[in-house]
Amino acid sequence: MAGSTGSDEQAAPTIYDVARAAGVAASTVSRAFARPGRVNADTAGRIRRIAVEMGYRTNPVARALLSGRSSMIALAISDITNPYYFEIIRGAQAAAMEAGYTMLLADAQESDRLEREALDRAVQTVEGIVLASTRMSDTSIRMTAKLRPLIVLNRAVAGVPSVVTDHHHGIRQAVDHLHALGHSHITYLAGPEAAWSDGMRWQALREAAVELGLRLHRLGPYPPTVLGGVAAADDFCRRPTSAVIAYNDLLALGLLRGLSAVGVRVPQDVSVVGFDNIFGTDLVTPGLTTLAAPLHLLGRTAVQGLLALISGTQRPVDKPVTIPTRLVVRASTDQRRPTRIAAPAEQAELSDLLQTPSAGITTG
Amino acid sequence: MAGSTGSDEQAAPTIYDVARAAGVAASTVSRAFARPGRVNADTAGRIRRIAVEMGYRTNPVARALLSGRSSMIALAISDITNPYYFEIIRGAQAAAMEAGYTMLLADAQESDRLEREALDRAVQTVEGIVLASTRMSDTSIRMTAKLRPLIVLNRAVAGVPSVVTDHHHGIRQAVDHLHALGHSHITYLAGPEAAWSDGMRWQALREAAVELGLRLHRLGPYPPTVLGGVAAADDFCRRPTSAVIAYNDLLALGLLRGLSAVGVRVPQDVSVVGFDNIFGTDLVTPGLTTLAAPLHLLGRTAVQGLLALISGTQRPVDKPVTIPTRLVVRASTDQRRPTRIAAPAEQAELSDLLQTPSAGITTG
DNA sequence: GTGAAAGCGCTAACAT
DNA sequence: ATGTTAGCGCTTTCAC
Repeated sequence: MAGSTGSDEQAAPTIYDVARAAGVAASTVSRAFARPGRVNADTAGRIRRIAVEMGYRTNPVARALLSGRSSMIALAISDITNPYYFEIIRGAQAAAMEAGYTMLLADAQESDRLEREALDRAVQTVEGIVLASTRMSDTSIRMTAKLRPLIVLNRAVAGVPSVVTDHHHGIRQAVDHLHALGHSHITYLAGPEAAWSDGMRWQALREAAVELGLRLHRLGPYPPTVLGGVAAADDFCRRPTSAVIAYNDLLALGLLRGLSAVGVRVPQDVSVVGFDNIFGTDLVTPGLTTLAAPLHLLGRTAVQGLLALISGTQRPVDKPVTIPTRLVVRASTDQRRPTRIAAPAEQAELSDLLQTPSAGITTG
Repeated sequence: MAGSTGSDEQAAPTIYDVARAAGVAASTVSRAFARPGRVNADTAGRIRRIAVEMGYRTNPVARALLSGRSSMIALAISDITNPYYFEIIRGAQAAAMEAGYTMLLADAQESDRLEREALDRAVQTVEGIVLASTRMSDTSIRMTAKLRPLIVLNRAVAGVPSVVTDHHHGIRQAVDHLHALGHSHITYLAGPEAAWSDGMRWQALREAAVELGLRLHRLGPYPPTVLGGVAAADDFCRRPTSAVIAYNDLLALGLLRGLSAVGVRVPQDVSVVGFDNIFGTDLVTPGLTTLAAPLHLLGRTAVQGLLALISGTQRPVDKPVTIPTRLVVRASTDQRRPTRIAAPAEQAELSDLLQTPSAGITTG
């Protein structure tokens, strides 16, 4: 329809256009939107009506230049292809929208460099930042926190406000569950050493093991992916125990898959517990017993905290905000029975898996 | 360390600070970054060095105000909790970053209103928009396209450039596959009526059925979720066929689950084909046969097209760019055998599923 | 309660 | 090749 030359864009009306149409000064129009109380009610009404008629929208860029209020926050994520982030992103986005903020998403693709790069670019534009499972160093994080209000998710960094899940209590629930089922020897499949939560989980696990008199065994670290779990299955079969706790669900799902490939039955031969209750844990056979974190709440809490920081409502607090977890019991855990696991044979399986959609998915 | 009053932020150096330090005019500094060729090499080098020393970064907001170049694009998604978008987002983000662009993510949460709201807010800031599986009307889309360069994903809108997967060929592959396995009667589980791709798939299905002399049956529409698939299982059992093609993988996964709950075996009793090859389709038992779209490429193509539009390198083309699909054959499809499906009994199952992480996941 | 004017940091004209 | 000037659209003094 618009038979113009190239990229045909409509010139948006400015505040001056509205002011002229309403017969007032631009400053009055500005006030009518920002501080309606300080403008004559009639005038304000008229201005707003005219503004709507003209399709006027205040230019956020111009606003941001002077006031610094860009109404944008950034959410940086270590890897967007991890289902773990679904609800976190959504919770964050919901909280942001409710407050009239737009969310900028930076997927680090597991790369420290990309994460910094994306952040560098965004820092000056956004009013605040949420770092979810970041791979950056504590130092980098603190430096960024100096530039903008910042909240870290799933990690405690001294001097930077953070939101974390209650690893300690969560692990305890998982161990109690396995203990109650008669398991006395547990293997932990470790995640990336750089992951703060891996350290937390392992530590909590050791404490729980001591208290309950359980034997503990650690395998890994593995990449926190389905493929990592498949690899872990091999290792595990060489030193089997009756129960396994995996760093996260992706790893646990891979383990289930790897065990099934070599004929080890879950839960008859091994009980498996994961972390996070991500998409798919209820679809596989057997369903995965896992520690569910209220991910939506996690994202929401982080953003709300950030907005409070931005508005100055709240001063940065060093102590992490802790979100509780709950154990979701499914079919992958059961009573301990005499272990009978053969050595791995069909290694060929692995190469097949490389082509599948879940293989490359990773976690932070 | 910084014992200041409230939210302590460092004042970033401006272009004037750099200019003063370098003993040149601000415009020269600007040129040194934007058009190095038009500045004496020595001067440019000195300026850059000083800028780095001072930690100067050009303020993107100020730049955007004058030039309109915010270096940001928006990606609007109908529902971020759908694994379908994983790789799309990632491909899009990768393409954006390579070009020096930051990506703003708008999750519509299945809501037309939220989508428009988020877009309204972002339109003025971003240089262009990718609409993935949008729920907006053609009219809304065209209006937005008037404001900014825009590309639609998974939908053809007259007058707006788009990128779509080759439904026609894809469906044909799926039907050929089932046909070759001896299936002569296929049920299609329909997705949301608002979804453009649902219409496309159904149409392609009908054409293929006619050509191959197959009988076709349509059930639905269902919400394109795991839960929708569970519901579909009930309906399907009342009018069973030997093969099913679902609108998408989420629906197919739910179907597998629902069928398993009532004791219908896949693929012995029914063969099931999904769409998209999302995360998890290779983890369930049986693995889901599905039409894989190169999702990463889809996202990448859309953004690259958008950037070409923005830079003016390319004029908007009405004809959709088509991306090919390929059939991934897994265990959910097999030779046709005499159907023997009992009426549904255990309806109770459904309420259980409502609590699970995969239940609420939806698609666009 | 309203208007006038200055300026956020940058870049695009124009001038030299 | 570099400097000077003006102004993007808005908000925020400061007058009235």
